[in-house]
This record gives sequence, structure tokens and C-alpha cells, in this order.
Amino acid sequence: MSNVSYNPLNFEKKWQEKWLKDKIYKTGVSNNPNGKFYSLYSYPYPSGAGLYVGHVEGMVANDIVARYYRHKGRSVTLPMGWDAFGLPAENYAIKTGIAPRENTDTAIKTFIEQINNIGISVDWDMEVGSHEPRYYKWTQWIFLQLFKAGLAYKKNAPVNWCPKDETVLANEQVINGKCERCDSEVVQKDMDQWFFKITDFNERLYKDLDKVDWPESTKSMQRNWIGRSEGTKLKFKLKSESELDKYLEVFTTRIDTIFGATFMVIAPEHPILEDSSILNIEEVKGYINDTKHKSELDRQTSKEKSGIKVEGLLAINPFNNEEIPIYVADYVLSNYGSGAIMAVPAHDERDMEFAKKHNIEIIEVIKGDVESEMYTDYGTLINSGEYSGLTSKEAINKMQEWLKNNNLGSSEVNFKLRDWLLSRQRYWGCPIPIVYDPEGNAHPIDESDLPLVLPEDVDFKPTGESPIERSEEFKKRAEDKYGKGWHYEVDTMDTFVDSSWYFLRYFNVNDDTKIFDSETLNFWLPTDLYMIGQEHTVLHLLYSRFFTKFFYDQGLINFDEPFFKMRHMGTILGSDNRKMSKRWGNVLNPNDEIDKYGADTLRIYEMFMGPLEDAKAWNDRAENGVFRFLSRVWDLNEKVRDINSNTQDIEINKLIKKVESDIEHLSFNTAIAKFMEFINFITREESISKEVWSKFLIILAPFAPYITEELWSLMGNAYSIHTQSWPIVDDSKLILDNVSMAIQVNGKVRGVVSVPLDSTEEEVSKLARGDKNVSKYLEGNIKKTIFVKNKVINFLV
RNA sequence: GCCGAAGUGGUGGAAUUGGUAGACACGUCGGACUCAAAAUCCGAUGAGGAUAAAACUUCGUGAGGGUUCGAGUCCCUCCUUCGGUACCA
Repeated sequence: MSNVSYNPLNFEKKWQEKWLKDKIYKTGVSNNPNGKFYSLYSYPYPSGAGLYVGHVEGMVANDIVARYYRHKGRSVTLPMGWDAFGLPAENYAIKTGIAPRENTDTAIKTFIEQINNIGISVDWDMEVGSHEPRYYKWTQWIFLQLFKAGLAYKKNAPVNWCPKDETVLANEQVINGKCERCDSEVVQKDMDQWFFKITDFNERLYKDLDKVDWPESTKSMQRNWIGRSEGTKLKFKLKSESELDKYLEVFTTRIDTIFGATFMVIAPEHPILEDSSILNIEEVKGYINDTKHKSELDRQTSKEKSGIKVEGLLAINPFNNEEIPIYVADYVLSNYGSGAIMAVPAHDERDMEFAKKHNIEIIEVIKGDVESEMYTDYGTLINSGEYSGLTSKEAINKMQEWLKNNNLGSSEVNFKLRDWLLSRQRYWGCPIPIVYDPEGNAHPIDESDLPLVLPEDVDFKPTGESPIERSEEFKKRAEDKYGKGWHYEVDTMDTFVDSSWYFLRYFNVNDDTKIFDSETLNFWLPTDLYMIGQEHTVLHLLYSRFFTKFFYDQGLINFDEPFFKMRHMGTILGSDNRKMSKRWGNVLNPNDEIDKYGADTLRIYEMFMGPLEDAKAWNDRAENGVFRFLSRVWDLNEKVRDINSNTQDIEINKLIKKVESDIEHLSFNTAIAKFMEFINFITREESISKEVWSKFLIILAPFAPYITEELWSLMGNAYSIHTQSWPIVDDSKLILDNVSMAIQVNGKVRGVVSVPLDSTEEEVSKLARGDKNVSKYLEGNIKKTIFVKNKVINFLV
């Protein structure tokens, strides 16, 4: 055995190359009786800056679990790919003139090298990249299937528009309403764009969250995003100088408050604002115009609820025929409900704020059990005509019935979720497989003509049109194929389209004939562990679920949720506790850490930093502590002998059991603490049992694949440690004979007593009273004793 | 604004179901080794009180209130920080 001190540089490269060459992490067979494990990491965006230490955290988590289940004999897969289309590469191209394709491919090479250095057990035969034609051919194919099913359509929708640069801006390129490049005022401009009809799936997307094992907070955010609410849809008759034969439709969850509706609010985009009978039409138009300078986020967050009265137009309350004034205000959005609300200031905070500002009447119509300044809950109706005295629930039912009988409304389920706008006026994305005839009618491209390849003769400089518009080759390609005046769609797809199905493509990356093999997918999916950042909790997950449900409906797969167990990794912050960014100069490169300490230290340190899902700040010194731990493991290899030790057997069995459970719960930081405790224990032993040490190395292998492989080999064992079976816990070694119990008097701990396991109350009580510190608190009589087996005894005096 | 989360020693964190708060690690202090330093090893380490030393004792999990024999954990109100908010991915 070696007496050289621990130096990972001496052997990490050697093993990395050997593992890759031997393909020891090849995806398992699709018919394993022990079952399967699909360990999925959200495929990263290959940024030019290289792998971020936060990626390392998520990937190592996926890797530990994948390695664990390989030891346990399951079929395991851990694939990797690239979310390669996107804005940063295009912006980089605008700045440097280097084609996105070029710098993306360079970045991917760096990523692969880094991922291999870290020792992630990826099966590289499954690699995908969303920018490759062999991949996006199938993204386009999905578009066509959705189109055929009537789930892809075109409509007008606003974009952020910079009038000076004549270009569409992403939200993050708009800073305080100004263009980030030229600082001119950004306006909302309507454009004809493609949508996917995700709203057809809203009920299922909502309900099926019950089927998956995700953090409750994530489910809750998705539910709120989908925004299912049960309420009432109803029509208010409109009136100007004369009765109009027009209605204003609203949705409300609180029809029981309608007698308190003292004004209506409509969105600036609402069609009734085109009504000729509006008296202050110029003022209204001015307001609508102001709205065009606000983003939707601005509209919702602004503290000041702006708005103006629409003069000459009134709504009539169907229940009491009262005339209600109408306001236009930008806090009402046109794409939720009908773009109009009935406002009840007495029982809604936003309405109250607005009413106070505009001096609108406030009528209380609900009385609660408790007196409060403002009552927004259900209660009993007052000031509500014949409905007074009813509870909110009763009133809702009766009112809905009345509306239905009079053809003025009905109960309805409403959703906040909107259709998915996928058009992007950009170059570096997947081309939309649509061709227009000279009259401008859209036609889907024939499936046999896919992929519609992204042209390369483009100029990235922003002009008023999509960059592809100016590709001569693209123009010619369409005319050659379809005839003069025909042209391809020049917008590309939102990158969320690419990322909504990549986890289905891994299993047949080279298959040109079909998107996936149903039977294979039915074995491997849903995924068993999906690691994604917290920032993906809503959109990416929602869109992937939508696609999966669509494929299910098409009969292509037999599962309708893609991700069974999903967990998040938290953000890793710089040592200054700030988000890592060039601006703060606190960005860490995983390569530097590997050069300093080796990959095993980096892996274990990141897992030891704290709970997976928490945000954590980097600490170089703590990282050094992990290196110290691995050095001790290294040195202990010299103490291994052919001996038997019952204490060592007991300790290793305790450790195996704890590590198993911690891996299954993704509680890696506590598993590592237990490894350290074991090392503290075994350091005190004169020599170490070879059998115990072998088990120790195997269970440490998922965390530290390099050092364990090296020590395994130095011990003279057969290659590779990573293909060994997981040691079986010997329960007979785990029987505890004694437990220590807390003795409390009036809830305060006054002593500790060691008793045989499962001792009865009498036994413990007798011992506890004998404790001299406890007994001095027990003067006077014991009124009551609370006894919790093996935990605590509490005397109340 | 709305939705979601977090807050525990000097620091990162532990406490599986409401049952001995502070495991493990970093740092610091003391000691060993050394000509010396680094590295390594051993010991101490929440704050205060008490003691020759100990036993012991009071306080203590962002702030305030509540439920309970018992609260870091459950409930209410508030503060701070972070993530998302539909074109960053």
C-alpha cells in the first residue's frame, strides 16, 4: 500500500478516462426486474462562462442517487443535453459577429469536459442539443401535430418595442420602461404571433398535480399560476342616452356582494371603449395610449391605481336595476376573465383603494362574525334586497339560479392561465415550420420536408424585422420549393418549446424516423428524480406537462405526467453572500476548485454546504475541511487488516442504514456528517477490519467516486468499485439495548437517565425519582406524569 | 402589488412524527510535534450566573402574541432577505 499522502491529481484523470472508455455508466436495459431509475438534470444552457457551481450541486445530487441505484441493481440512466438556443448567444453574436452556432458549440465542449471532470456518471451516447437539426426536426414535428390538432393558432399580441432600434425586446432588456441599449422609451406594439392552446388542458394541469411528488410550495405556485376559481359569469346591460342592446360581461367569485357593486372597471383594451356614445372619448383615448407605455408587470405592481371614468356609459345591475358608473383602469388586464370586473369597495381591498381615490360610494353588503374595518370573507348578506339574511353560500346559489333563469349568467370555472405565446422575432431559435402563400395564408410544412433548417446567411444587427427575414437563401429556398411569392415564417420558437420535451428524446437520439420509441419511454418515464432550479417552478414544468398530456392524448405514451419526483437545488451565492455575477467578481469556476482540491472534495463540499434546496454561500475554509476529511480516509487505508471487530460491525451497519435513508431523502449533508463521525470513530481503532472498510468505501463511492476507486484498487480488489453491490444492512447488529431519556419537571429538563429500550413508565419513574437533582424538584406531590416511551418523562408538580 | 420560500452560536448548518436545542464542520483559544513556521494530532468552545473545580442554575432558534404538560417545529400578526411574476433560461 501507498504511504504517499492524498493527492487527487495523481489519479483522478486516470480513472475518468478509464470509466469513459469502458462506458461503465451505460444506460441500463429496459426490462430489469429490479426496476429502473431515471435521474434527470434540467439540461443546462451552455453559457460561454462555463459550468456554474450551482449546476455542479444539482448534477452531483443526480449523480449520487444514480450511482446509489446502480449499486442497488436497478437499470439507471443519467443523460445530459444542451438547451442551446437562446438570447445570450444571439446578443453575443450582435456584439462580436461570431455566429451563435460557433460559440454555442465551443461552450458545449467546455461543459462536457467540466462535467466529466466532476465525475458525473453521464451516458454520453444519449446527448442531445436543441440547436441540432436532428433534434429540432422533432420540435417542428410537435408544432405540426399541435397545428393539426387545432392547438396552434395565430393572433395579435403585444411585444416590447424599441422605436429607435426598431426591435423587439425581452422583458429583461427593458430597464425602468427604457431600452437597455439606447435608453429610449419602450412601447407595447401589437404583432401577429403564434400561440399554443395550453388552456385546453387547464383543468387537467390543475388536477393532476395531485399525482406527482413535488415540493408542496411548487405545487402551490403552479396551482396559483393556473388560477382555477369557481364563480359566476354575468352580463350587465349597458346604457348611454338610451338603452343599448349591448352587454358588459364580467366574472366574479363573489356574486353575493353584487348589491355593493358601485362601479365597474374595464381594461384599456376592452372593445366597448370603441363605443361612439362615450362623451369623453379623447380623454379615454389618452389613457389607453398611456397604458401602451407600461408593461404588464408595471400595471400590476404600481401602488397608485390609476384610472378614469368613462362618461356617458353606464352599466345596469341586473339585481336592482341601479345604474353603475364605468371606469377604465390598467390594473384590470384584458387577458384574464372578460377584461372587466364589478367592483365592490366595501369588501375588496383594491376596489376600496380605487373608490376612495375617485370618491365612489361604498355600500356594505356582508356582515361577518367579527367587527373589522374591512370584511373580505364570506358572511351574512345585508342591504341586499330579498337576499338579505342569507349566508354568502346560500346567496351565491340563489343568485346564480336567478341569473340562469333570466339568461343573464351562470356559474363558471375561470382560469388565470393564458395561451402560450411562442413566436420570437429572433434568429437563434427553432424555425416555425410554416410557409405563407402570396396572399399571406399560413400552411404547415409537409412532415417529410422537416427539418426546416435555420439559414446561416443572416445579419444579427437589429432592424425592424426578424433577422431571418433578410436571409436571401431562406427566401430563395421557399420560392424554389413552393413558387414565387411564397415565404417561410421568419419568427422562431420560444426556447421553452425546445425544453418541454428533451427528456423524451434521450433514448433514441439518432433515430431519424420517429420522435421516440413508445415502449422504451413507457418503461423509463415518468422520471424518478428531476433536479431543477427554483426559478423553473412554473413555466418550464407547466409547458412540459402540457406536451406530455398532448402526447398521451395522441396515444403515443401511456403516462400523462413527465416528472414523478422533482426537487430543487438552491442558489449558490458567492462568499460575499451575493449572487455570483461578473459585476461582483465573485464567480467561481469549478475547474479552479478541482485544481486546488480535486473533484471529490468539490462534490462533497457542495453536498455538505447545507440542505439541497436552500440558498448557500461559498466558504473556502469549509471546503478545506472536506479535503481534510478525505485525507484522513486516504491515510486510514493503511490500517486495514484481516480482522473481525464487533464494534466496527455495529458502526458500519448503523452508517449504511443512515446513508441509505439519507440518499433516498436527498439529505446529503447529514449523510456526510455521519461519514465524518464514522471516520472519527474508526480513527481511534487500532486496526480496521477489511470487510468493514470495503463496505465503507462502497457506500462512500457515490459521493467520492475517485478516491474510493483508487483505494479499492490499492486494496487489490477487482475493478470497478462502481459496479459492486450495495452492502446489505445486518439488522442484528443494530439492536440498541439502552436509550437515554430526558427527565422533566414541569416541562424543564432536570436530568437524563439511561434505561433499557422500551422500559415502562413505572420503571423509568422509579429511576428518575432516584436522581438526586430531579428529586429536589419533586417536593410536594406529583399531580400528573406524562410518559413518552424511549423519549421523555415529565412530572407535573 | 400578487404567488412561493427562508430567518437557529463568531460562521455553514443538525434536531425523521410537537419530546434532552446546537450533531457534523469551519473559525477561535489552549496543548503536542518543530530551531521555527506550515501541515498534522489532542482538548476546549451558545451567552450570562455560581464554584477552587464541578455539580448546578438563568436566558436563548428574526420580533410580538397564542395553543400545549412540553414549541426551532403548530396557529395569528409583523419585520428582513431571496425566487417567480408569462420574451433570461
